[in-house]
Amino acid sequence: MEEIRQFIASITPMNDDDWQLFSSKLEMVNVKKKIVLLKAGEIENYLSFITKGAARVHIPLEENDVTFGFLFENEFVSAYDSFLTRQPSEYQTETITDTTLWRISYQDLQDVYQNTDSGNAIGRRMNENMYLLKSKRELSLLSKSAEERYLDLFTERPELIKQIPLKHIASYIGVTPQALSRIRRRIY
Amino acid sequence: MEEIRQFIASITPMNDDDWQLFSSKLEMVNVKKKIVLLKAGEIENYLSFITKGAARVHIPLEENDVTFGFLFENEFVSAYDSFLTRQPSEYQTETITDTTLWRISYQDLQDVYQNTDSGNAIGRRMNENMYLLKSKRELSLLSKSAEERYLDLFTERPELIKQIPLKHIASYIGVTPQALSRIRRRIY
DNA sequence: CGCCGAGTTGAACTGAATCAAGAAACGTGG
DNA sequence: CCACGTTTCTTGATTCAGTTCAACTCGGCG
Repeated sequence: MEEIRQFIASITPMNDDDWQLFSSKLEMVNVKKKIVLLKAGEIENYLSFITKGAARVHIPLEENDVTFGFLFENEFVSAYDSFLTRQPSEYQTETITDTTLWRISYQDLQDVYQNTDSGNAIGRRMNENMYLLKSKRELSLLSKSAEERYLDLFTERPELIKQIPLKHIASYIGVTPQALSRIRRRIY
Repeated sequence: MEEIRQFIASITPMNDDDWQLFSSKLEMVNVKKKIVLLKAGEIENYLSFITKGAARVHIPLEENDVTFGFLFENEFVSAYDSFLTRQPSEYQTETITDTTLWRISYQDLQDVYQNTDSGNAIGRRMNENMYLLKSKRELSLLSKSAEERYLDLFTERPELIKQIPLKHIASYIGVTPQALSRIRRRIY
């Protein structure tokens, strides 16, 4: 749980009382690898902080699903659109490896927002960061080639390339596994 | 200025004192059409609410620039990445038509966040909405064709198709003007 | 051991980019 | 208000990146 406090402190200070309330709402969950956390079509009820392991957010399709993100230690995993809008999620979330999560429910988070001074400040900062991530992704999708996106991923997250099946990386970059296989060959 | 209060009230209530502080920071600006509000490479210092007119956010390039969004009345225009990070903006913002803006500076907004109860709550909600918009765009870019994106735009914003040059729409959809011209011909 | 999912490779096809040229619309100054 | 020049849009021909379909290899694990 200390990781979470650290993470929050790195965004904005939170006083002890507020931390008390917030942390009382957190629930620890251990999940095996390749387990679906949220099925597409359901409403996301949790925002989960990963303290160990890794997860993936995607839209499952018969052939070649579409991957929206990989999440690792000290990051949040959630079908956050659905969490915010309370509408059925287009996305599915699942673990990649055995994973430990600390999660808070939608209602509990609303309570924290309403009853703490720092909650909204942290929430605002966190949402700003979420925005920045998506914004960067938009830029990448609109103005870079698949090959450039692969190389970017390679430099930003070298560990990811090794741990995660090529087909998932391909679907994150926005191409088929075959195309990524060829891009790879071209590069080396 | 009443539009802005309405807009904020539609997100989350703001008490009179907080509104007093916030509105005292707002500055009205009238700008002619096709005027650059923020040049790419500069640091964005304003978050601007449009009460009349329209604007565009893009990356200017020799041939075919890349468009990230069109903003109309009751929406905010800003190179928001740069505004948040205080780093030089990759994006440029400019008016499309004669436009009236109410803007707040970065420092003034931080003051509002620090000195009001409702500021962070509204900021959080606004940033959630910003996130949702970008998230929707990511989904569209990854899982739809250029033609589908054009048709989506057509149903969501019929007025836009008429008012805005095809080449800007093309660069928003992520294709060249030639390609969009052909998509159009195919459809009708 | 056998099977199955993951990755690779090939061949044919497709949507969009690029290069190029001409037509239409637009706005600005005389 | 017209004439000119510039931008915007269209159309054609060629090229290219990536898709699709298909076959084959490899490695793990049940």
